[in-house]
Amino acid sequence: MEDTAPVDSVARTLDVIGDRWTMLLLREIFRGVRRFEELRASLGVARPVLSGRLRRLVDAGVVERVLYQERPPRYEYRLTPMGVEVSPALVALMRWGDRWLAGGNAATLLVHRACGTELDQAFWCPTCATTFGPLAISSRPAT
Amino acid sequence: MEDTAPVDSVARTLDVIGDRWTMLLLREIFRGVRRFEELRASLGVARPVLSGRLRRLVDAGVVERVLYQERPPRYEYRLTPMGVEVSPALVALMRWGDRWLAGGNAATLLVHRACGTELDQAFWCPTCATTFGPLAISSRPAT
DNA sequence: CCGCGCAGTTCGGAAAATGAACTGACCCGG
DNA sequence: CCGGGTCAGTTCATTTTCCGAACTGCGCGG
Repeated sequence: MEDTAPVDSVARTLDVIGDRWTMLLLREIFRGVRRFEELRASLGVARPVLSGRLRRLVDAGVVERVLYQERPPRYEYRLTPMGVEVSPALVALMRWGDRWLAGGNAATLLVHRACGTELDQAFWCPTCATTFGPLAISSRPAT
Repeated sequence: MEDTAPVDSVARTLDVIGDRWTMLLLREIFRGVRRFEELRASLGVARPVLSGRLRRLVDAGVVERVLYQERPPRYEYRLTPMGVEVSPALVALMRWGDRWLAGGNAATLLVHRACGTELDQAFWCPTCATTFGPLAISSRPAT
């Protein structure tokens, strides 16, 4: 007993965040929508679905439920650091949709906060100090 | 009639590739598993599900169905360029799982083909010529 | 005290996933 | 030429899951 995972990381990830509503939900929280009723309205999702998805995300530690008002108790949902790091996946999905399903027309631009330039998402080789695309990837089982 | 998309790219993307089996299926094809029976066995998925997912991916243009043997006709499934470009999303999911669900233990390493170095996935600013993480992203509606 | 807003839960019907069995074309051994 | 095996699916019946409409609970404002 030691290292945690014989099983596959993609499958485990999908068990936590791998469904349509969960992904959209996370994207919405990224945008700053945090409250139950706002989330429901902006996604058009059924309440029980939203409720269930939020619970799972909270249990998994991806979002946290924060009291923003006592009496009556009202909660909002915020991304934990674990949640914030879902963004590369969300960005990848968005860019793929922009390129292949929207004919290259992005509805939302993502920019580097520091300078306002539109950002790129890429693979980066620390040795070569270059970026590269999917075709230059190779894989190898871990030791 | 003009630009294609009032709707959201993430949602459209999820309609095409946003479910568990579809994602796992694409990952498997990336690994080089291409035939129906191999895919079924390596994922443990029920035949009708596999059959349905493959059909949708073919219809969407993400994979293509290629005859690899006549008599009896036998087909295999290959990624189109559109399919190859799903990899950033898959990589993002895998890395997130490695980091947050497997305690940092990756089962598979992804490396830069040219030099064998383990790759990083990052956001890249063409102006600043630097890589950066999720916290340095900002968003803006397209013009 | 009546209506409203918010954050959910309960409940019945519709849609999906599942495993087992079947089809159909072909190859091979006896 | 007959039986068994492979591969790529389809059909079918059953269970599981998802979803939407309606309801609850709590406090506020008038």
